[in-house]
Amino acid sequence: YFAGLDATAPTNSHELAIPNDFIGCIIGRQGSKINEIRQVSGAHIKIASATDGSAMRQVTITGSPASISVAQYLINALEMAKYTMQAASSATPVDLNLTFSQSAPTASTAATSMAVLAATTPAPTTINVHSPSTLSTIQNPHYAVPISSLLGMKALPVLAVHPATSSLMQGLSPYTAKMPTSSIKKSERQKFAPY
DNA sequence: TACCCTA
Repeated sequence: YFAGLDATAPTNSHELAIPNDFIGCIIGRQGSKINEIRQVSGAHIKIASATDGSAMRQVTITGSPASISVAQYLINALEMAKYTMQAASSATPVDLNLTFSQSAPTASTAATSMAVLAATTPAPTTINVHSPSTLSTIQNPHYAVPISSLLGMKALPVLAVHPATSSLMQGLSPYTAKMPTSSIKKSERQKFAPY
């Protein structure tokens, strides 16, 4: 008997709208990125066809809460990476300089996106990390795929923010141990030091 | 800049 397996691994679904400009980088070439997200998260991800009159693509994520959380995070991270790239390339420093005239624009932009990501990540209360099924899911071999290659950037400080993904990092510990910890620059560490 | 997957 696998009593309680279905009860502790409910199938939820979450829908979100992604702008057409961002959906490309989320899907990737021949769907490489979205397929990797599907494999890593273990969630069913449905991306609707382009809707006329709307600049959005409807994305439906289905699976266990943990799977949805991982998929959601990866999509958000890719979207944020795209957003920060656009923000960095756009040479229009606007009202932010009024409040932070002394700080560098790039630093404030990065810190803001971190805060945005932390705010947009789903509520931690929906995920019961201590349930046995969730733990076995996290220790699934699928999670051995290095996520950093997916994101194409060093997102380790952001990963630490998300509770679900921080427990995910336990499963990734053999990989994170091999990762150069010194890649976190001192300037970034100063950025997040509250004192 | 765009990447167009799976169902």
